[in-house]
Amino acid sequence: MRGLHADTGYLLYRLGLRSGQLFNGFLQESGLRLRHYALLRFLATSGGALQRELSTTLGYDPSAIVGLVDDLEKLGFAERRPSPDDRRSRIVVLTEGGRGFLRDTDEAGLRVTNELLGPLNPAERDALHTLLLRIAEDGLS
Amino acid sequence: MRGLHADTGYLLYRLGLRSGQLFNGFLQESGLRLRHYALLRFLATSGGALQRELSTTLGYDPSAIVGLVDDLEKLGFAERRPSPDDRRSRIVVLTEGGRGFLRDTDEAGLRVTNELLGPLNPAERDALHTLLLRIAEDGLS
DNA sequence: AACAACTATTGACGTCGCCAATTATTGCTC
DNA sequence: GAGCAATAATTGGCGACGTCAATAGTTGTT
Repeated sequence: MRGLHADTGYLLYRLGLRSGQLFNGFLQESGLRLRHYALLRFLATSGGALQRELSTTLGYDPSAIVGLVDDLEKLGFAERRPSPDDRRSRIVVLTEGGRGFLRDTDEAGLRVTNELLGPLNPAERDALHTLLLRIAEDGLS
Repeated sequence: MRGLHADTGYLLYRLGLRSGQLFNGFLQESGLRLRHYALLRFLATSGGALQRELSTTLGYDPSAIVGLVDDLEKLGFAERRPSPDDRRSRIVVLTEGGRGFLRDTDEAGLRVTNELLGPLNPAERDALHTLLLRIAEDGLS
Protein backbone atom coordinates (compact mmCIF):
# COMPACT_ATOMS: atom_id res chain seq x y z
CA MET A 1 0.00 0.00 0.00
CA ARG A 2 1.37 3.38 -0.97
CA GLY A 3 2.32 5.65 1.90
CA LEU A 4 0.88 9.01 2.78
CA HIS A 5 3.54 11.07 1.10
CA ALA A 6 4.11 8.67 -1.76
CA ASP A 7 1.96 10.84 -3.97
CA THR A 8 3.44 13.97 -5.47
CA GLY A 9 0.02 15.52 -5.93
CA TYR A 10 -0.80 15.22 -2.27
CA LEU A 11 2.61 16.56 -1.32
CA LEU A 12 2.03 19.58 -3.51
CA TYR A 13 -1.32 20.15 -1.88
CA ARG A 14 0.13 20.07 1.60
CA LEU A 15 3.14 22.22 0.81
CA GLY A 16 0.91 24.72 -0.96
CA LEU A 17 -1.12 25.07 2.19
CA ARG A 18 2.01 25.56 4.24
CA SER A 19 3.37 28.12 1.82
CA GLY A 20 0.16 30.11 1.90
CA GLN A 21 0.17 30.10 5.68
CA LEU A 22 3.74 31.40 5.84
CA PHE A 23 3.01 34.19 3.38
CA ASN A 24 -0.16 35.23 5.11
CA GLY A 25 1.68 35.27 8.41
CA PHE A 26 4.26 37.70 7.16
CA LEU A 27 1.62 39.89 5.52
CA GLN A 28 -0.57 39.92 8.60
CA GLU A 29 0.84 43.11 10.08
CA SER A 30 0.15 45.05 6.89
CA GLY A 31 -3.51 44.05 6.84
CA LEU A 32 -3.16 42.35 3.46
CA ARG A 33 -3.23 38.71 2.48
CA LEU A 34 -1.43 36.63 -0.08
CA ARG A 35 -4.02 37.38 -2.73
CA HIS A 36 -3.51 41.12 -2.40
CA TYR A 37 0.23 40.69 -2.59
CA ALA A 38 0.02 38.59 -5.74
CA LEU A 39 -2.25 41.17 -7.33
CA LEU A 40 0.13 44.03 -6.45
CA ARG A 41 3.09 42.13 -7.81
CA PHE A 42 1.31 41.43 -11.06
CA LEU A 43 0.33 45.07 -11.41
CA ALA A 44 3.95 46.02 -10.92
CA THR A 45 5.05 43.83 -13.80
CA SER A 46 2.20 44.71 -16.14
CA GLY A 47 1.84 48.41 -15.44
CA GLY A 48 -1.93 48.09 -15.30
CA ALA A 49 -4.60 45.55 -16.08
CA LEU A 50 -8.31 45.08 -16.58
CA GLN A 51 -9.99 43.24 -13.76
CA ARG A 52 -10.84 40.51 -16.20
CA GLU A 53 -7.14 40.07 -16.95
CA LEU A 54 -6.38 39.93 -13.25
CA SER A 55 -8.98 37.23 -12.85
CA THR A 56 -7.62 34.96 -15.58
CA THR A 57 -3.96 35.59 -14.82
CA LEU A 58 -4.13 35.17 -11.07
CA GLY A 59 -6.74 32.44 -11.25
CA TYR A 60 -9.16 34.15 -8.90
CA ASP A 61 -12.85 34.44 -9.56
CA PRO A 62 -13.92 37.82 -11.00
CA SER A 63 -16.02 38.40 -7.90
CA ALA A 64 -12.93 37.94 -5.74
CA ILE A 65 -11.02 40.55 -7.73
CA VAL A 66 -13.63 43.16 -6.85
CA GLY A 67 -13.00 42.85 -3.14
CA LEU A 68 -9.25 42.71 -3.52
CA VAL A 69 -9.13 45.89 -5.59
CA ASP A 70 -11.51 47.54 -3.14
CA ASP A 71 -9.12 46.78 -0.29
CA LEU A 72 -6.08 48.00 -2.22
CA GLU A 73 -7.88 51.21 -3.16
CA LYS A 74 -8.75 51.88 0.48
CA LEU A 75 -5.08 51.52 1.39
CA GLY A 76 -4.04 53.75 -1.50
CA PHE A 77 -1.97 51.00 -3.13
CA ALA A 78 -3.93 50.84 -6.37
CA GLU A 79 -6.73 52.63 -8.16
CA ARG A 80 -9.33 52.02 -10.84
CA ARG A 81 -9.27 54.14 -13.95
CA PRO A 82 -11.85 54.19 -16.72
CA SER A 83 -10.85 52.35 -19.84
CA PRO A 84 -10.84 54.63 -22.89
CA ASP A 85 -11.88 51.91 -25.37
CA ASP A 86 -14.52 50.11 -23.34
CA ARG A 87 -16.65 51.78 -20.75
CA ARG A 88 -17.53 48.43 -19.18
CA SER A 89 -13.95 47.85 -18.11
CA ARG A 90 -11.82 49.46 -15.46
CA ILE A 91 -8.07 49.59 -15.61
CA VAL A 92 -6.40 48.85 -12.29
CA VAL A 93 -3.05 50.56 -11.83
CA LEU A 94 -0.47 50.61 -9.09
CA THR A 95 -0.11 53.89 -7.20
CA GLU A 96 3.10 55.33 -5.80
CA GLY A 97 2.01 54.03 -2.39
CA GLY A 98 1.64 50.54 -3.79
CA ARG A 99 5.09 50.68 -5.35
CA GLY A 100 6.54 51.78 -2.03
CA PHE A 101 4.81 48.94 -0.23
CA LEU A 102 6.28 46.42 -2.65
CA ARG A 103 9.75 47.90 -2.17
CA ASP A 104 9.41 47.70 1.60
CA THR A 105 8.14 44.14 1.70
CA ASP A 106 10.18 42.61 -1.07
CA GLU A 107 12.94 41.53 1.25
CA ALA A 108 10.49 40.05 3.75
CA GLY A 109 8.91 37.99 1.00
CA LEU A 110 12.27 36.52 0.14
CA ARG A 111 12.78 35.63 3.78
CA VAL A 112 9.55 33.66 3.78
CA THR A 113 10.62 31.71 0.73
CA ASN A 114 13.95 31.06 2.38
CA GLU A 115 12.24 29.64 5.42
CA LEU A 116 10.05 27.45 3.27
CA LEU A 117 12.90 26.08 1.21
CA GLY A 118 15.17 25.78 4.21
CA PRO A 119 16.74 22.37 3.61
CA LEU A 120 17.52 23.00 -0.06
CA ASN A 121 20.74 24.48 -1.39
CA PRO A 122 20.65 27.13 -4.13
CA ALA A 123 21.05 24.67 -7.00
CA GLU A 124 18.24 22.52 -5.67
CA ARG A 125 16.03 25.55 -5.26
CA ASP A 126 16.64 26.46 -8.85
CA ALA A 127 15.82 22.95 -9.96
CA LEU A 128 12.62 22.92 -7.94
CA HIS A 129 11.56 26.29 -9.28
CA THR A 130 12.14 25.19 -12.85
CA LEU A 131 10.14 22.01 -12.40
CA LEU A 132 7.25 23.83 -10.75
CA LEU A 133 7.25 26.43 -13.48
CA ARG A 134 6.95 23.74 -16.12
CA ILE A 135 3.92 22.30 -14.38
CA ALA A 136 2.41 25.71 -13.81
CA GLU A 137 2.62 26.68 -17.44
CA ASP A 138 0.69 23.58 -18.38
CA GLY A 139 -2.91 24.52 -17.79
CA LEU A 140 -2.33 27.23 -15.24
CA SER A 141 -2.29 30.95 -15.88
CA MET B 1 10.66 44.12 -10.20
CA ARG B 2 10.25 40.40 -9.67
CA GLY B 3 7.57 38.75 -11.73
CA LEU B 4 4.48 36.95 -10.54
CA HIS B 5 5.90 33.47 -10.76
CA ALA B 6 9.39 34.45 -9.78
CA ASP B 7 8.70 33.26 -6.28
CA THR B 8 8.85 29.56 -5.51
CA GLY B 9 6.62 29.99 -2.48
CA TYR B 10 3.84 31.53 -4.49
CA LEU B 11 4.21 28.87 -7.16
CA LEU B 12 3.85 26.18 -4.55
CA TYR B 13 0.75 27.86 -3.20
CA ARG B 14 -0.89 28.01 -6.61
CA LEU B 15 0.05 24.48 -7.62
CA GLY B 16 -1.15 23.20 -4.28
CA LEU B 17 -4.54 24.70 -4.96
CA ARG B 18 -4.63 23.15 -8.39
CA SER B 19 -3.62 19.78 -7.07
CA GLY B 20 -6.32 19.86 -4.43
CA GLN B 21 -8.93 20.76 -7.02
CA LEU B 22 -7.92 17.89 -9.27
CA PHE B 23 -8.06 15.40 -6.42
CA ASN B 24 -11.38 16.62 -5.18
CA GLY B 25 -12.76 16.43 -8.67
CA PHE B 26 -11.89 12.77 -9.02
CA LEU B 27 -13.23 12.00 -5.54
CA GLN B 28 -16.47 13.84 -6.12
CA GLU B 29 -18.45 10.85 -7.32
CA SER B 30 -17.61 8.89 -4.21
CA GLY B 31 -18.89 11.61 -1.91
CA LEU B 32 -15.51 11.99 -0.26
CA ARG B 33 -12.94 14.77 -0.43
CA LEU B 34 -9.19 14.91 -0.42
CA ARG B 35 -9.04 15.04 3.36
CA HIS B 36 -10.96 11.79 3.68
CA TYR B 37 -8.73 10.13 1.14
CA ALA B 38 -5.57 11.22 2.94
CA LEU B 39 -6.96 9.91 6.19
CA LEU B 40 -7.85 6.56 4.66
CA ARG B 41 -4.45 6.22 3.08
CA PHE B 42 -2.73 6.95 6.37
CA LEU B 43 -4.87 4.41 8.16
CA ALA B 44 -3.90 1.85 5.55
CA THR B 45 -0.22 2.40 6.23
CA SER B 46 -0.48 2.61 10.01
CA GLY B 47 -3.10 -0.04 10.64
CA GLY B 48 -4.92 2.20 13.09
CA ALA B 49 -4.37 5.50 14.84
CA LEU B 50 -5.63 7.70 17.63
CA GLN B 51 -7.47 10.75 16.41
CA ARG B 52 -4.78 12.85 18.00
CA GLU B 53 -2.18 11.10 15.85
CA LEU B 54 -4.28 11.70 12.77
CA SER B 55 -4.46 15.37 13.64
CA THR B 56 -0.71 15.87 14.00
CA THR B 57 0.25 13.62 11.12
CA LEU B 58 -2.21 14.96 8.58
CA GLY B 59 -1.97 18.52 9.83
CA TYR B 60 -5.70 18.94 10.32
CA ASP B 61 -7.24 20.46 13.39
CA PRO B 62 -8.54 17.90 15.92
CA SER B 63 -12.03 19.25 15.40
CA ALA B 64 -11.73 18.56 11.69
CA ILE B 65 -10.76 14.95 12.36
CA VAL B 66 -14.02 14.38 14.20
CA GLY B 67 -16.11 15.20 11.15
CA LEU B 68 -13.90 13.25 8.79
CA VAL B 69 -14.07 10.11 10.88
CA ASP B 70 -17.82 10.60 11.26
CA ASP B 71 -18.17 10.63 7.48
CA LEU B 72 -15.99 7.59 7.02
CA GLU B 73 -17.90 5.69 9.67
CA LYS B 74 -21.20 6.47 7.95
CA LEU B 75 -19.80 5.03 4.72
CA GLY B 76 -18.46 2.00 6.53
CA PHE B 77 -14.87 2.74 5.54
CA ALA B 78 -13.52 3.13 9.06
CA GLU B 79 -14.62 2.73 12.64
CA ARG B 80 -13.75 3.95 16.10
CA ARG B 81 -12.69 1.45 18.68
CA PRO B 82 -12.09 2.12 22.35
CA SER B 83 -8.46 2.30 23.34
CA PRO B 84 -7.60 -0.32 25.94
CA ASP B 85 -4.99 1.81 27.71
CA ASP B 86 -6.73 5.17 27.71
CA ARG B 87 -10.45 5.62 27.81
CA ARG B 88 -10.13 9.17 26.53
CA SER B 89 -8.81 8.01 23.21
CA ARG B 90 -10.45 6.23 20.33
CA ILE B 91 -8.55 4.11 17.88
CA VAL B 92 -9.62 4.63 14.29
CA VAL B 93 -9.16 1.59 12.10
CA LEU B 94 -9.79 0.84 8.46
CA THR B 95 -12.63 -1.57 7.73
CA GLU B 96 -12.74 -4.08 4.92
CA GLY B 97 -14.96 -1.65 3.01
CA GLY B 98 -12.35 1.06 3.38
CA ARG B 99 -9.63 -1.23 2.12
CA GLY B 100 -11.77 -2.09 -0.87
CA PHE B 101 -12.39 1.56 -1.61
CA LEU B 102 -8.67 2.27 -1.59
CA ARG B 103 -8.03 -0.64 -3.94
CA ASP B 104 -10.70 0.61 -6.32
CA THR B 105 -9.54 4.20 -6.38
CA ASP B 106 -5.80 3.73 -6.24
CA GLU B 107 -5.43 3.70 -9.98
CA ALA B 108 -7.61 6.78 -10.38
CA GLY B 109 -5.43 8.65 -7.90
CA LEU B 110 -2.39 7.87 -9.98
CA ARG B 111 -4.18 9.21 -13.05
CA VAL B 112 -4.75 12.52 -11.30
CA THR B 113 -1.10 12.82 -10.43
CA ASN B 114 -0.22 11.97 -14.00
CA GLU B 115 -2.43 14.75 -15.25
CA LEU B 116 -0.91 17.19 -12.81
CA LEU B 117 2.66 16.31 -13.69
CA GLY B 118 1.89 16.10 -17.38
CA PRO B 119 4.88 17.90 -18.88
CA LEU B 120 7.46 16.09 -16.74
CA ASN B 121 9.24 12.88 -17.69
CA PRO B 122 9.69 10.10 -15.11
CA ALA B 123 13.15 11.21 -14.02
CA GLU B 124 11.94 14.76 -13.51
CA ARG B 125 8.97 13.54 -11.54
CA ASP B 126 11.28 11.61 -9.29
CA ALA B 127 13.47 14.65 -8.80
CA LEU B 128 10.48 16.83 -8.00
CA HIS B 129 9.11 14.32 -5.54
CA THR B 130 12.43 14.06 -3.77
CA LEU B 131 12.78 17.81 -3.45
CA LEU B 132 9.24 18.24 -2.15
CA LEU B 133 9.77 15.45 0.33
CA ARG B 134 12.85 17.18 1.70
CA ILE B 135 10.88 20.36 2.25
CA ALA B 136 7.95 18.51 3.72
CA GLU B 137 10.07 16.74 6.28
CA ASP B 138 11.37 20.06 7.51
CA GLY B 139 8.66 21.34 9.82
CA LEU B 140 5.77 19.45 8.31
CA SER B 141 4.27 16.25 9.61
C1' DA C 1 -7.40 14.30 47.22
C1' DA C 2 -6.51 18.06 44.31
C1' DC C 3 -4.90 19.76 40.30
C1' DA C 4 -2.62 20.12 35.81
C1' DA C 5 -2.50 17.91 31.31
C1' DC C 6 -4.64 15.55 27.65
C1' DT C 7 -8.54 13.45 24.27
C1' DA C 8 -12.41 14.01 21.74
C1' DT C 9 -16.08 16.92 20.71
C1' DT C 10 -18.99 21.04 19.73
C1' DG C 11 -19.56 25.57 18.21
C1' DA C 12 -18.23 29.99 16.26
C1' DC C 13 -15.81 33.16 12.98
C1' DG C 14 -13.54 34.71 8.85
C1' DT C 15 -11.59 33.33 4.38
C1' DC C 16 -11.90 30.99 0.24
C1' DG C 17 -13.51 28.82 -4.25
C1' DC C 18 -17.53 28.45 -6.92
C1' DC C 19 -21.77 29.57 -9.02
C1' DA C 20 -26.04 32.41 -10.21
C1' DA C 21 -28.03 36.76 -11.14
C1' DT C 22 -27.85 41.73 -12.33
C1' DT C 23 -26.46 46.03 -14.62
C1' DA C 24 -24.11 48.48 -18.02
C1' DT C 25 -21.95 48.27 -22.31
C1' DT C 26 -20.28 46.37 -26.64
C1' DG C 27 -20.34 43.71 -30.94
C1' DC C 28 -22.77 40.92 -34.13
C1' DT C 29 -26.32 40.09 -37.42
C1' DC C 30 -30.17 40.40 -40.08
C1' DG D 1 -30.14 50.49 -37.25
C1' DA D 2 -32.88 47.45 -34.28
C1' DG D 3 -32.61 43.43 -31.81
C1' DC D 4 -29.90 40.20 -29.57
C1' DA D 5 -25.97 37.47 -27.91
C1' DA D 6 -21.68 38.25 -25.47
C1' DT D 7 -18.81 40.59 -22.16
C1' DA D 8 -17.09 43.43 -17.73
C1' DA D 9 -17.84 44.46 -13.22
C1' DT D 10 -20.53 43.76 -9.33
C1' DT D 11 -23.46 41.62 -5.61
C1' DG D 12 -25.02 37.79 -3.02
C1' DG D 13 -25.26 32.98 -1.56
C1' DC D 14 -23.38 28.26 -0.49
C1' DG D 15 -20.32 24.82 1.07
C1' DA D 16 -15.64 23.76 2.44
C1' DC D 17 -11.79 25.05 5.03
C1' DG D 18 -8.39 26.74 8.80
C1' DT D 19 -8.40 28.46 13.33
C1' DC D 20 -9.60 29.17 17.82
C1' DA D 21 -12.33 28.88 22.34
C1' DA D 22 -14.91 26.11 25.40
C1' DT D 23 -16.50 21.76 27.44
C1' DA D 24 -16.82 16.94 29.29
C1' DG D 25 -14.46 12.97 30.39
C1' DT D 26 -10.13 10.82 31.69
C1' DT D 27 -5.37 10.33 33.13
C1' DG D 28 -1.09 11.33 35.63
C1' DT D 29 1.20 13.79 39.16
C1' DT D 30 2.14 15.48 43.54
